[in-house]
Amino acid sequence: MFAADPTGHTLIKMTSPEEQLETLELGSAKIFSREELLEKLRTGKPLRAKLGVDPTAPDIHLGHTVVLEKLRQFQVLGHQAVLIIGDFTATVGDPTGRSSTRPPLTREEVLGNAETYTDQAFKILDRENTEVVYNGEWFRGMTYEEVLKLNARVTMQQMLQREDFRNRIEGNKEVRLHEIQYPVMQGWDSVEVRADVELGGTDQLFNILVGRDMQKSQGMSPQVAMCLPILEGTDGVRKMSKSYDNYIGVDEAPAEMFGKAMSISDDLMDRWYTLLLGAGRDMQLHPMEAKKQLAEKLVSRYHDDASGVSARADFEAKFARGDGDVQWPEVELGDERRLITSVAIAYRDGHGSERSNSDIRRLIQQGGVQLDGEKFSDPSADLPGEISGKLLRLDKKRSVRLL
RNA sequence: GGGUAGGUACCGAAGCGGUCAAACGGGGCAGACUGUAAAUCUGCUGGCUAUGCCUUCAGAGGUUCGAAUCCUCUCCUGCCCA
Repeated sequence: MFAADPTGHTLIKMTSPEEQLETLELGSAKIFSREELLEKLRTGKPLRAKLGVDPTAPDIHLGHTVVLEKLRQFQVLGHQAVLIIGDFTATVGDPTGRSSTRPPLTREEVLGNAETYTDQAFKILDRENTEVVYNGEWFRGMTYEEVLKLNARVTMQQMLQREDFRNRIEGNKEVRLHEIQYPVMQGWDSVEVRADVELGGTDQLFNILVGRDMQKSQGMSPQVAMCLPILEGTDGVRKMSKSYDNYIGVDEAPAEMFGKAMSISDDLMDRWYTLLLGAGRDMQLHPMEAKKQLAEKLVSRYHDDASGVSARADFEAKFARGDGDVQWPEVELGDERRLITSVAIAYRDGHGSERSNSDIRRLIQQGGVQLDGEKFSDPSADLPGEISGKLLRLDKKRSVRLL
């Protein structure tokens, strides 16, 4: 794809429109239209490249980075990145691809999310050269009359052409009126920020096209729609999303990030190589080695090179060699020796995970819990008196060093 | 507004007076196998001071020895009609 510019200041000098187009096209799934984009580039003026994000969840994950990296590319080429924080639209919820209505978010949640969101976005974007706007700025003060005017620009038929709504209607599921407002609002955002290009996933094509209509009706030159491929999540099937719990957040700890990346399937690995690294994988390498390299690169990108290297070393020590010289979290049990309670403490203090006793009981019965390699099977058992320094294995991926 | 079908665990969906913490499928978790991969196989999947107890089948009441199942009211949704 392209190298992230670590300093964030040395903007590359404007290259020719044709060269720029070539760079920008790389990795895009759909551009509507290429000719219009070239035309806009030829004006020589920096383009305003819009990306709207709804802070519905506090984390940016690798799926978002595909688009963010593209926006970054616009910056590198000297264009103006416009990041719209959908503080208002988030309270409505993008219905794209949804099979049910999104649960509403409160304004507080949205604003809280927005804060961590931008922080994470600037791991990729150049903060100095990004225009950040909140769409509540223009939506909050709108009158009903203005809203109606906007609505008059979109037809019911257009909405019904959307697969997600159609599916819901055919499946006798509800579609609420506020949901069909979403594309209208997103479209209006484009008018407000005078976007020349709007970026988004391929699933955003419809919403982006509404933006073109809105701009045309305001006498503006319509924005170019630039759609990027959707990244599949760790399950390899569904798109990466917080709600499917198949994501890797850019803010996640190196070890987590590395571990999650290692758990993906080989097929998915190819996809990630293409979409995240912008290059195919070396088929000469053993798949596992290729995956380790992918994981290491991702950690390096969102943390630093040293973290990438050590995440890999740590991973290899933990799982490949399986030996004891790994730095598992240390846990102090005090006088506690009851097995279930001890495991609960180990999960909580060592891995920040709350488990119910019933849950732990199951783990024990299924042989997940071991002390220095010895399995427990009786949940009512006790740990031996002397446990100091012993390794308590909780499940395949987690252990804890007892103090 | 009228008619009608519904609201069950993370999701989909059975159950229609006791044997229901609730079939089945998906998802998730664990175990085996591995490359902490995939695929496959096996088990688990409300909570607890645990051979029993507690809270759950939209909500509130009621009938009954006993209710997810019957009755009343309320809230919510689909479909048809207006």
